[in-house]
Amino acid sequence: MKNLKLKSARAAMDMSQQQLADAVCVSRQTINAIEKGDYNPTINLCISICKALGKTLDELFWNE
Amino acid sequence: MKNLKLKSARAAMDMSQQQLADAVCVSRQTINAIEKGDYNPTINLCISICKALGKTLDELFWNE
DNA sequence: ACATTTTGTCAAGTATATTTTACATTATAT
DNA sequence: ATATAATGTAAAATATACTTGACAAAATGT
Repeated sequence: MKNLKLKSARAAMDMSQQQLADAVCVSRQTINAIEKGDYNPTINLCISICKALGKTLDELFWNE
Repeated sequence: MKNLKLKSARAAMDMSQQQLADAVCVSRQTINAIEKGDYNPTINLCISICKALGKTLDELFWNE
């Protein structure tokens, strides 16, 4: 399932997938795949993404 | 760094590493390594662990 | 309409999470 | 003191997260 919370948090920071990828030191394809929802990132990457976007794990990666 | 929040949440449920491993379908060594803190589990495994222990991601895997 | 940036996607390779087997140590109970 | 359960740790194999390079489609700006 798509991660729309991530997508909208990124939009709120006015960052492209590429900019977020650079900020957390992964490839753009990795960010794209996470937003698209077809895979399973590591917790350290999730934490880096949260910090780059000013959110917590529960806000971006916890459902219900 | 060790994950003591995980270790104590597991203790609070009176589960062994083996029992938690079975509950989330991984090996005991994987649980042990996560508690010991020397690696980087996937977010789906973290979420499974949280659900098995009645906690959220922020409660078990977010620092500060 | 054109140029440029952003996003979606694919295939092949590399890095690393996780498993399996195995053994030693520490705790708990009888 | 002895048995049993629980934990710590290690090496080799397997599964999968992530990269690199590349191309097309969609969005945005002029």
